[in-house]
Amino acid sequence: MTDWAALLNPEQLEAVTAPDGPVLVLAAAGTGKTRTLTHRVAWLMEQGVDPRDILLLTFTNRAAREMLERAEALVGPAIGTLWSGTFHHVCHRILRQNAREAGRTPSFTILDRADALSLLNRALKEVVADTRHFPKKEVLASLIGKAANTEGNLRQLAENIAFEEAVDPDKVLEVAGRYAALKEAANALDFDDLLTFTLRLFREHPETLARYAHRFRHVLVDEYQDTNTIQAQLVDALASHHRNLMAVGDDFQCIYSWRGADFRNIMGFPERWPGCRIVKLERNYRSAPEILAIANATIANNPEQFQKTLLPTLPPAGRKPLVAFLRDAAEQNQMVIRHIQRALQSGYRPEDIAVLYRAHFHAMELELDLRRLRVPYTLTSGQGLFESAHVKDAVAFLRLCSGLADFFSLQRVLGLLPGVGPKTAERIWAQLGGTFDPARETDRLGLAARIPKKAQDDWRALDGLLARYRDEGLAENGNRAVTLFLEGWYNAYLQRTYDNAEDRAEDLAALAAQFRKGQSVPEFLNEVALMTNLEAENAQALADRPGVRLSTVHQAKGLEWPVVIIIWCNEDYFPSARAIMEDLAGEERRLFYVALTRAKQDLLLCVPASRRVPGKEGVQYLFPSRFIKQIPNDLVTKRYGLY
DNA sequence: GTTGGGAGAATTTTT
DNA sequence: TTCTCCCAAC
Repeated sequence: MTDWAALLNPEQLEAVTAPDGPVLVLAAAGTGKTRTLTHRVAWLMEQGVDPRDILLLTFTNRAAREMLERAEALVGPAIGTLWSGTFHHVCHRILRQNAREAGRTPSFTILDRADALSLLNRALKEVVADTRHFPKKEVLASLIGKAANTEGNLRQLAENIAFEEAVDPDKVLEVAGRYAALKEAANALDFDDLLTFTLRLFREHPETLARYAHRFRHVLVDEYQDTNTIQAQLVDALASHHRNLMAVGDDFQCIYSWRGADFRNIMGFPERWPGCRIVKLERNYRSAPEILAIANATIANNPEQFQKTLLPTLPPAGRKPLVAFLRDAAEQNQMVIRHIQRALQSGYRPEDIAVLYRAHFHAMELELDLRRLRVPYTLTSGQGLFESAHVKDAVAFLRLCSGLADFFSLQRVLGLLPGVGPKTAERIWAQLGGTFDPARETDRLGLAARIPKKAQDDWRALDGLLARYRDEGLAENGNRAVTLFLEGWYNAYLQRTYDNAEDRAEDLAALAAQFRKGQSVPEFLNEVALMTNLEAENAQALADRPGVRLSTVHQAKGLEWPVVIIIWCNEDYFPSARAIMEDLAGEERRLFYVALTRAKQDLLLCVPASRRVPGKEGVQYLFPSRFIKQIPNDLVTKRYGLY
């Protein structure tokens, strides 16, 4: 028997060993949230619960993986049979098992953001004659997505938005309807559909829901504050039979409301689950008291939150967080670099240091200077590996190879050929009868016969690769399949098309490395749309890439560093201009709070006074962020100019 | 129908 | 600065 009391503090212990029934764990930043969840899994297993009957839901791929790794360290390989993953992953899995009831065939495709946008654009052009006087596809997408994620009324949302020109809400509805029809015709689902279709499946087929609800004796949810209406209902449904639900979250850290997340879900939990046990984790094991003090002061300005206070457990660091007022971006960069160098001199490693910012492009200037001065750094860019054109090309080709071709992948591959564009691809797909499987000789001959003359040579090469894929059994060797595509044809295409062909070829090598041991190509293809750039950085790769970490605050959630530097603490930057316009300062403050609480010992906040606007004359003058001004004077050290 | 050039816009956060 | 859209020439 494990001595749980020796491993955990009293509140953690209470949560971990809670008896059956609903439990809400309010876990402030750095209070051992992940530790509590993973120990809960281990404790349940020690009580004799089969891991196959446990469902563990997270929001990001990284959190899912970390959770699994840490639980495995506790209980060993038996953990492999636990159901765990992001909401999207788990819904995806359920939908594959019940595709027909949900209104698709089992081989349905998941549209990533770009595919979804282009399909929506098509719907838009079909419905609206003059698209110049109509919201653009991105705006429509966010409108439709918001309606889906909040179960909101699209018509009302469209009416409420103050467009410069009058927009007919009926037209918006019509576009949305057309978009849904196109997805159905293509046997495809977008990200939001994964959630909404699963919920609808549960509602329309109670017997299907019952199968899962009976199976999952325990449901555990991480980051509950970030659930949207749909996700909260999915959780409620899945836990409805055994009523063993543990939701862990921190309303202070709800930073995804643009995706429909509503921290009121966590506030409403006790009403939806009457008699639930509530455990508060407030003892912080991460940050020095000086850092917790400004975090507490910052969040106190959000009146609508559950007030709770981070209690320090670490000894004082001996210095307050530093706020540096700088002249401009150049001086800010100098400050950052000097601070990094000082930290390195006092014994920190580059990996102990992170620079955080609100939006990816805020890091551009700093990146140049770091490179120039040869300070090692790693940056997770906004453009994900799986969103880049060349990686999508390779993935599309793998779809053709493995008989999982859909319209999108065929169009993508054919579009690479000279003289073939969207229309030709569409025509060929129709002539093939909306299916293509290279295992059937007739399909391959039929496709080859329809390729225009100009593209025949290229197609012969690709067709040869299709044959080799089959003959060499590459369905079980995705790594080799990608390499073959690159070397057999695509590299030549890259070189005649792009000036950065080498970089792109390297990305394909990275793609090839993504195949896990024993993972077949079809398995990989099923989930590839749900992978993100962070997925590309598995824990090992991250540890192997040393250097100062540059990251957005969103991507830094759940992580920690001894030294944290936050740049561009200015109005219109942090909080962002858009958030101010849309009156989302509360959310931005929570985001700022997340940024502050990443720091363990040393925190630097940079406030430049101006910025050169790229491409324009002169400078833009900046005001210090309201979040800086609201910090009580005695909690920070202020400095004007460089060290 | 495709492709390339050129002008123009824009640039949050994630599954 | 990089992507995106639009238009005109093959």
